[in-house]
Amino acid sequence: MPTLAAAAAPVLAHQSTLRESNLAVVLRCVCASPEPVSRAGVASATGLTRSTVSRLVDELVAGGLVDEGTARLAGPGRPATPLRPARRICAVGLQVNAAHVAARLIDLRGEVVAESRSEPDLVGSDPARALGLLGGHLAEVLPAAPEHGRIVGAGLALPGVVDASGERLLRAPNLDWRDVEPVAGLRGQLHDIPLTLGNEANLGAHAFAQPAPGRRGRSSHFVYVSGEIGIGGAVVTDSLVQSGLHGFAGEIGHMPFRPGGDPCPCGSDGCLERYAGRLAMTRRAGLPPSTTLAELGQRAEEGHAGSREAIELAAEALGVVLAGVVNLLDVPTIVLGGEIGDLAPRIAPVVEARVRARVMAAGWMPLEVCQDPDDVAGATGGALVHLTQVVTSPAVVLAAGGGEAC
Amino acid sequence: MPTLAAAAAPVLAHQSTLRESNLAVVLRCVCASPEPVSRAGVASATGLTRSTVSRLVDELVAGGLVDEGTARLAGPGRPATPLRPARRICAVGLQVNAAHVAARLIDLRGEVVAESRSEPDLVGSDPARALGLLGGHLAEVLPAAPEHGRIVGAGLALPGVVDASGERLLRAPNLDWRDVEPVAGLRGQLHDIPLTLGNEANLGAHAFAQPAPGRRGRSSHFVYVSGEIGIGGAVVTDSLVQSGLHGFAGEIGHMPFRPGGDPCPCGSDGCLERYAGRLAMTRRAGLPPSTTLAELGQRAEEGHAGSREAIELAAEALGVVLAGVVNLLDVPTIVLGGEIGDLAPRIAPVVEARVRARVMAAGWMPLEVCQDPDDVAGATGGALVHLTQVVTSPAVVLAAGGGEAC
DNA sequence: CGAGATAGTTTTGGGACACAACCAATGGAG
DNA sequence: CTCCATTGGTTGTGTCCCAAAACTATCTCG
Repeated sequence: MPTLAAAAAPVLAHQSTLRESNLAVVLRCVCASPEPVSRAGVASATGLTRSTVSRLVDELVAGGLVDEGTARLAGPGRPATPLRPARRICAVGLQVNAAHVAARLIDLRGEVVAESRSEPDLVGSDPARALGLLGGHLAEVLPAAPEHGRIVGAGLALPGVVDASGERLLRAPNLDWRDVEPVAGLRGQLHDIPLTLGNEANLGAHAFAQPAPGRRGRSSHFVYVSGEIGIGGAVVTDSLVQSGLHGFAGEIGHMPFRPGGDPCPCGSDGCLERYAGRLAMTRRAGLPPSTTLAELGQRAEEGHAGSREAIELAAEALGVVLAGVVNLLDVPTIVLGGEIGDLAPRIAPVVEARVRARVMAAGWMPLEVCQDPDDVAGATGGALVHLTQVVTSPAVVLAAGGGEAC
Repeated sequence: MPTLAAAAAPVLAHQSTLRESNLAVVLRCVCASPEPVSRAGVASATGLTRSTVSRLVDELVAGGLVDEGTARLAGPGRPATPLRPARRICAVGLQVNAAHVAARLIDLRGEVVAESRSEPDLVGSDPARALGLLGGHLAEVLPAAPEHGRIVGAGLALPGVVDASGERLLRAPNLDWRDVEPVAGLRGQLHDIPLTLGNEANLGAHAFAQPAPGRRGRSSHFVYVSGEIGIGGAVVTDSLVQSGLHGFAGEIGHMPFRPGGDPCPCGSDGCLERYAGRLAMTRRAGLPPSTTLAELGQRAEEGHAGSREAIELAAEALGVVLAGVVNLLDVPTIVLGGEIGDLAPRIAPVVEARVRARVMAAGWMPLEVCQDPDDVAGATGGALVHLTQVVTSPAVVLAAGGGEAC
């Protein structure tokens, strides 16, 4: 059946492409399963023959991408050797935003091997100072890498616009940074580990879409709202983050809620961020700007009228804007992440009701508003992007000699 | 360099997959070029060897998907035999909306072989009557298929929500249709040609993204606005229409412009359509609802104050809403299609200025508002979807025996 | 303890592409 | 007009990769 989506451009295929593709199929199958699987299990899951799977798995084991367990999987018939993603393959996730600095080491199983973080106030900070802090956390985390391990990359999540090459931060309004290239500042700790930059919300969304390398999350089509001081966002379709032609996609905080309303530093007015961003909400509630959204929720709980009104207006604004997004993109799930996730138990039902009332196809589709519990989702996503890359193109890692120690 | 987009799931590959993939590569190369190409040209463009290309081309020629010309391509060295997409492969594009009924026959070169159309008023019409009209146009167009030709499919564009299977129209507010299955009504004319349904704006956007099968249009990332009585839309990223999880994506007409404003039959209020849809504009201008947008533009030209105001408000609304879309998705191009395209010369500069003023990354990205000149773009897209499918999976057509006459 | 079942390996075969040598046909230099 | 350089296209050989089937290994169940 012809569909609009079936038109992706094919790529030239050699025979080696075939092997690379099937290596990826096998590795993904191993990674996708939460339980260890056998060679035969991979074969029946993928449709490849047992002999082919065996050869590909041997190659992955030799390259250090897959671990063969010693215990056997019981059951009738010959017991199977369990296969799991290798622990020795790791990636680093880094995050700097106005309130967090964090470093995480995550392995190919998607497990957090080590973590180091702090909560300084970095509004209007000097990039060098922040990167110094980050370097400290990084240095704490790196030694946790397994012996003979290999760190395939590092991903740094930043609350701003990153250029397409993934090397330069163009602008981060809430940090008041412009044109920062963090690679240089971190080279000392990173040695030869490649560092890529990404927008915090985009990376958080990636982590929610694929909570472990090669594994699908609970939703494949969603819009992710990352609320901190401002509001970022990301659109995920078919488990892939839509980052746009230049990588600038996701500025949901600057979609219009009340055009002609509150002026916004972005140059526009009535932006969502002016109603549902932390700064706007605390100001409306009559609380100091350093108040966290969790505290704001607490105050509302206690009956503080200003806080209640601020939260109600924020939920209204989110509902209106997100309904527009759902109408435009047919995404049945809305994920609240970052600090605004802390308000989710309070506002999710309201947002959901508002959205449902304004969505054309609400009668034919499910709708759900949920929370991303990871409070450094950007860092998690930064590591997972590199690990997902390994699952997608295992041949690259194999060729690079998976045996290098770190 | 790891990117967010690189995570697409690989598919099991046999050796036959390899051949199918390379067949598609070769056919796409032939189709993508506006000029005839030689086997050697395909080889150098794709990276395949001349021998491999030769074998694949022979197969495509034998299957009737590619024509070998008799004239020779001049130049130094041995003259080449020119290759072109076969004329005998065709698809039918159909369209029904409130003001148009049309049928088009398009061949694998993307050329319109035959067309038949009428402009009845179908607001609140009986589906059977409209489908009867459509059947008439279809019957006029089918005999134009080349001798021994093969019609690979038919695509019907409708101004409403189509279910995921592409067989049922769930709701078309402007026609006042619900739960219509046009396949049955057209089976008489269609014989065994498979019919798929699609949203008019989605199909129009597809035609703009890929004006001929396998050929890329002037823009790969854009938002398409199809303005008729109401307003539909579509989002295209990387030359692919984003149709959403259930195929409902693109309801840009019901994104919020002034939440709390004009109530909309969709159940919401302040929707874009209430300010930039034809019905809303004519009412505001104080003209009869049957006034076309071209006429409205004419009246404004002549100094009619109501028309001017209506157009200004529509441009304002489009600017605000589209700026939000650009912020969300980082699409540098906005395409005005359908009837609202007739107003493009008048409103495009205003819309562009409004958008530019509200887009965060406007300083780092180009922005352009342009017009889709095709006034039955939905029909064109309906046919192109099927033809694009042939380019993407030529093996399917070859296996089905391309030799069947129609 | 043996039969059945399941896991994994080895062997053989076929399909597809790369490579290289070869044939074909034209334009241009002399 | 002849010859040669140049490019287009074909043919034959080798290599890579997967499928199919036969074979071995090891456990569970009766």
